[in-house]
Amino acid sequence: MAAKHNPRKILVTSALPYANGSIHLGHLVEYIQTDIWVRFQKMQGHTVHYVCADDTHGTPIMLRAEKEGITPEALIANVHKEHSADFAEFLVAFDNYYSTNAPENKELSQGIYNKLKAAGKIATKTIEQYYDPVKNMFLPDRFIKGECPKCHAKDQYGDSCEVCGATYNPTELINAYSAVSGAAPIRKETEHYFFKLSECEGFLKEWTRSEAFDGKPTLQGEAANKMGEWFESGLNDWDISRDAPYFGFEIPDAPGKYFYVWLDAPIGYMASFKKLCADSGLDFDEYWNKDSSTELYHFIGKDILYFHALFWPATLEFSGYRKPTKIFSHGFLTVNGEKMSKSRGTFITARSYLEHIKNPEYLRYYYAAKLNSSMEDIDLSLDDFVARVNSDLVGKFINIASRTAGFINKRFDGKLRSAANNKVVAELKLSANTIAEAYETREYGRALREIMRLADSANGYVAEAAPWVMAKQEGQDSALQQACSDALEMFRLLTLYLKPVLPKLASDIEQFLNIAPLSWASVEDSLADNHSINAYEHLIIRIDPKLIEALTEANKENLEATPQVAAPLLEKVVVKALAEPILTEAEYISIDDFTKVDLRIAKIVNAEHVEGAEKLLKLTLDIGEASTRQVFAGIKSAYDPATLVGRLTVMVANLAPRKMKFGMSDGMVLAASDESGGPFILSPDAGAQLGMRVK
RNA sequence: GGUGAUGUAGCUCAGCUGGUUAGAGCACAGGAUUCAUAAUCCUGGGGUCGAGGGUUCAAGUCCCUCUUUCACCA
Repeated sequence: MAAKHNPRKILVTSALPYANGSIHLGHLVEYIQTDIWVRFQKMQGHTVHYVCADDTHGTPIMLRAEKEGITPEALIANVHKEHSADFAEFLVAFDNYYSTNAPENKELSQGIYNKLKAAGKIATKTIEQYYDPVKNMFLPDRFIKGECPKCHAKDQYGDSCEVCGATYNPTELINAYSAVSGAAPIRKETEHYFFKLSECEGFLKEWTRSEAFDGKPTLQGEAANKMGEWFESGLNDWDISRDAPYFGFEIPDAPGKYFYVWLDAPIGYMASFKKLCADSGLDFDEYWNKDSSTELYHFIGKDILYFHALFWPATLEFSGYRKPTKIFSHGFLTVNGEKMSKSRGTFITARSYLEHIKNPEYLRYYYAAKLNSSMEDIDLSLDDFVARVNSDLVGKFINIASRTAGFINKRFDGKLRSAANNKVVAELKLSANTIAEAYETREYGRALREIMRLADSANGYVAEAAPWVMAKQEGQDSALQQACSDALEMFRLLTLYLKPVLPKLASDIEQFLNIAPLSWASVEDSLADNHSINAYEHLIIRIDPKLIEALTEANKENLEATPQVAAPLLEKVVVKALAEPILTEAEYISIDDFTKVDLRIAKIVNAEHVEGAEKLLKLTLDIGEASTRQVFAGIKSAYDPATLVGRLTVMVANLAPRKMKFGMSDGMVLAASDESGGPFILSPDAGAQLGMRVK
């Protein structure tokens, strides 16, 4: 591969995870893919820097912090700690994992803005936007809900309907309401700042079809096609400002205006690297100057191609920086062939995987076996995962050491003979370039297929040599020692090939083989005559399928804590109702009996755990009276208080107040339950206002 | 709705610019072996390559229509 430097100087990034949630198995596809590539390049002897950061700005972070009663800074600090731990345990080895809410990022973002402005690429325009009159803030589309204008599904977002798939403007929603306060939003004018993307079309058309220094396209073919589609519909200017209140960086010459999170997020790549430079003495400019001859690669998901292949290169171009060498986008993760789902227990967080399955390298191996250079989605088939890991890693790969090391240790005091003349060893070495090429081009599946083919050859060699036969024959000692040494040399080579994927296991094996850390150049080495290995101990254990069951079960329980999908629950209730007649005629009540019960729409303005109570949550409910009601509800088992705040439900308003151990309970919240699940609290349809009578 | 992808053995996937009887791993069946974490080796069964039409001497591979699943629509 023709590189401008030798060794090459490479800066690699993965997309910045949003600091609003936990890392899950879908995220990990990207970080594992990137980390394998980085480790491979480092093994090649290149100079590689891998940086990333939490993406910390925007309305959702601001609102979540508010809901949790902490500052956004405290929220993102907590999340940063959690994310860092998850990545470290999955052996994703960033050289720096930073935050977009950092001084370097503020400086770079404002600097880039100023340069874009000087280049005449910034414009202002007065636009009309939805505004929440209760909360006193402008509302992003995602925070406006209402009835779909096409299919009339309730509670749809402002940009598209999840039921019928229609897209529209928030203005078209029927009975729109703010997802923040529940109030009806009003239209309000505001001045916004725009990046004149429309003027960048010529540059972008050329760039998206350009080639990198190695003659390979900057974008994958599918990605370039996708760009073509966007060019056809024409590029609009990009709205890069948001009004206060907003958690982010203020625009230098525009008080009360903040950079839209997507402006400063990719700049976070630069900021993270800048911090790395300050800590390690690297030269930032060498990597980011307009004419830099270093390489810059962004690994991203296909969903954010738009930002990375249009906005980002244009931003860099017109603020005087270098552009990415290549952008590598990957597909999404499905589990068992379907979208990750909380109800099926396949929405699995990184933490939950670690708690149940423990070994992160199983997942790294499985993802690698599935990954290629395209944007296709990849499937985590849980049955296949167990079969593949157990068969490939334990049955084929580790088995080679497991079946031969015993002879070396017991019969030859751990001493080896040189494997220089073995034909299978030579065959293994011959594949080094093929495998390297596959890693380089992100065809990890191809690399692993080749490696497993070689592992099969190694096992075939052992079966043919039959050391256990020689062990029983007189005068076959040296042949026995030779055969086992040869097999262990094959094992060393396979370990080297697998090292980008399985760094921890490789390091354990290096210890067992008593050798220095393997690099790609170690292909040419071999275990020498009289080299001593250490005693063999099991290096990896098989995955017990029961662990997978426990994992999905555990993640199903999470669903009941935060119900999000109404349909299956509803179905359950209906089926139950039909199956079981509710009462006999003698037990009917009159309409008058019913109207005695004063049911009201209540807004949950606060929800919290009650110290010492196993089942109760303390709810503060607003039904439009002068003061709020305090109610204790036995729903702790199914709800996280944070997810309740802000939603509407139904309460019995005229139930006699009752003194409970933890205080007065002034009313009752309605919820459904039976032995199959629950409790599930009720929600009114959109449009219901707090205080309304239910009758 | 528009656009880009996608649909190959029971499962998970390879099949490059069209060219011999469509491949692998797992699973399954039979045999061998017992060094090894019920690991390994050999043999075998199993596919009208989403459907239909077309181009071609020749199509899983190119074109058209329909259809499945996924994503994006700033």
